[in-house]
Formats: sequence, structure tokens, C-alpha cells
Amino acid sequence: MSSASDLRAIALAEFASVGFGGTSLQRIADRAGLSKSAVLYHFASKEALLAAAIGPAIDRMEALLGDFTSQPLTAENRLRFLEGFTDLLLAHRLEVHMFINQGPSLVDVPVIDRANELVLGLARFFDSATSSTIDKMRFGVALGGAAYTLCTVQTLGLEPTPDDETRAALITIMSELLAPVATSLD
Amino acid sequence: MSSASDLRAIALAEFASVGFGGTSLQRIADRAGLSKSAVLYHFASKEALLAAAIGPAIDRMEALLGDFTSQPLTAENRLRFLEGFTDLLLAHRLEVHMFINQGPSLVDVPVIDRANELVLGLARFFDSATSSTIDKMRFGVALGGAAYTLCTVQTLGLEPTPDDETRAALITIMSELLAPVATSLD
DNA sequence: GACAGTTCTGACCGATCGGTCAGTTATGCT
DNA sequence: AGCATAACTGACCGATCGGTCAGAACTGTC
Repeated sequence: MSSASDLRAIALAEFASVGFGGTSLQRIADRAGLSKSAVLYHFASKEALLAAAIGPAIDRMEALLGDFTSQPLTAENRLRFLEGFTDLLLAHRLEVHMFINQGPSLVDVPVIDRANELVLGLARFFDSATSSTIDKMRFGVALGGAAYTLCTVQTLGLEPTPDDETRAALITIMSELLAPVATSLD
Repeated sequence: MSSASDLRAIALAEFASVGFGGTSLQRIADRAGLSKSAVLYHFASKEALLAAAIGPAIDRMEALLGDFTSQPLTAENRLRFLEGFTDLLLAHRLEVHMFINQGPSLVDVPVIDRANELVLGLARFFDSATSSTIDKMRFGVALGGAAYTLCTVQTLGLEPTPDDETRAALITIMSELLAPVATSLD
């Protein structure tokens, strides 16, 4: 019944679907059955609401990436990363969808800058870990494709696949896709 | 020097980066060095500007999909589709990025409804052509991943890869990814 | 140079934006 | 019951939104 967490969820859904700039506090308030003033009572500003909505997902993403990049890029570490990444996507698909698509246009918002640093750090890691263009692109297609499939396809109104089945399929597909990419085991 | 086509390009870039609702006519006018009234002289409304910006890409997408779905799903037809899809992405990455990510939230805009019908038609085609969840997801990851890699990664400020190299790599990756999926040749 | 048509501007409209503030209602503790 | 605090509302603010309109500036043609 907590209004604050209701508002976070409602705001997240709005931000992800029509964008931060395209979302109005009034609309969020209407969906929550509250007044605009009540929204601003719980969150000091629209940006604070954004930070509350996507902050936890970014924390978790930072932890996952910190673990991954501090270890050698072995095949089993990569698999564990893919599993962790998939679990994170399943739990925070809207958040990821939001800062992947709108991150670059929302600079100077602190929580978004953290997200952009994350994505950039991930890209740089693949850049240093792989040499050829096609291998870099394999990572992009695997991670981007997984995020896309999970976040966007569902908005099409197709029948939802159970999470555990989705999880297994995504991990299989990403593993196949990255199989040709050399690891530091070689 | 045509202001109209300048405006189309500027508006497309804005729509793709901050969303349709997050873009103001004033900002488009400023970027074009014109007044807001001048923008509304060339395009009757914000929606008309959107239609002009993404309409051609949707036309081309419709043609590509029409060809593909009217033919049997053989391996070589699928390859030709992947090539055509990649070329379309390379030529219209901003448009595709825009209606993939914002299409579901912009219903009742005619040009967007056409785009949504397209994406839905593509999803239904894969739904009928493949049986297992993992195979459907392979299509999602392949097409979504390609679109993501092309449209979003570039906004990170990485060094751009030449288009022909990107094209070859994407087609290779998508072909690998879809290789396990049965075609009607079997 | 007069004229027509295209291109563009500035003033203006009602509506909505994010945000402030004073005051009201609901809640829980003693 | 009394009281502090949390939760919330409605009125209001300046700014900006998409869009209209009358007219100015530019263009080419005769």
C-alpha cells in the first residue's frame, strides 16, 4: 500500500514507454490516484523520482559488472556473467530498457550518468578483450538482442513466455553466439 | 538547402534521442536556425513532421516484409531477407530505432500504427514459421540485436565501424544465430 | 518596377509543464 | 482526548507546450 513504491513503479513504466521528457507528473499522479502535489511530497522532483525508479537496477548492474571485469575472461566466468545478466534483465527489464534507450539523451542527471558510465565501461571491456570487429559485434548483438527481446517484444502484446523458460533460452542463445569469441584461456 | 528536408532530418534525430513527446517544435526550430512558425509552415503539425520523418523507412520496410512473407521460408530466402534487413537498418537506423522503441506508446498516430502493424506482422510470421520458444527467441535476438547494435551503440561515442564491414559482420552473426532454426526446406 | 507566390517572423492563444506553499485530513502514540 | 507527524490537496507561479494568424521579406517573372 506504500504510495512511494507504487509511484516508483508507475513512474518507471511511464518513463520506459514514453520517455522521461514525455512523461508528466500529472499523468503519474492520475495513474496512482493521487494529486500531483502528493507525488512531489514523496519525491522532491521529477529527477528524484527517476533516480528512485532506476537506481536499484543500476546498483545491481554495477555489482555484476564489477565482479565480471575484475576476473579473467574465462569461459566459465563468461557463462556466469551471462546468467547474472539474464537474471538482472528479468528482474529489471523496464529499468534497463529505459537507460539503454534514453541514457545518452539525459546527461547531467547523476543517476543517468552512472548508468552511462556502466554501459560505456562494458563496451570498453569488450573492446579490450576482443580484437576483431565481428567479435565486438557478437557481444553487442548478444546483450542488446537479449535486452531487446525481453524489454520490447513484450510490449507487442504477444503471449508471455514463463520467466524460467525465457532465462534458459536466452542463456543458450547468448552462449552459442559468443562461442566463437576467444577467451583468455587460449 | 531545402529547409523541409533539413527539418525532417533534425526532427528525426530529436525524436530518436529524446522521444516524440520529449521533443519540442521550438528546439527543432532552434537547431534548424528557423522560427517555430517556419517549422509549422513546412509541416502542418508535429505529427505531420513525424510522418514525414519516418514514413519513407516504413514504406521500405513494408516492401521488404511483403516480399519475404510471400515466399516460402527457404534458407536462401532467409539470407536475402537478412541482407535486405541489414541494408535497411544501415540506411534508416534512426527511424527503426524510433518506431521500435516508441511505437507502442504512440498509437493512433497513423504512420506509427503502420509501423506497429509491421512489427507485429513480423512477429506473427516467426510465430507461425517456428515452433519452439528458443527458435522464436533466436529471431528476436538476431533482429533486435542487430537493430540495437546499429542504432544504440553508436550513440555511446565509440569509433564508428565502416558500413560495409558492419554489414558483413551483422549478416554473418545473424546467419549463425538462425542456423539451427528449421526452414520449410526440411 | 509592379506583381504573385513562397518563405518566414513575431505576437498571441489556451493548455499544460515542473514546482512552491499554505492549509487540511489521516494516522498513531501516550 | 490530545497532540505531533505523516500524507495529501488545491490554488497558484512563471515557463513552455502545440498551434493560429496577420503581415513582412524574399523570390522569380513579365
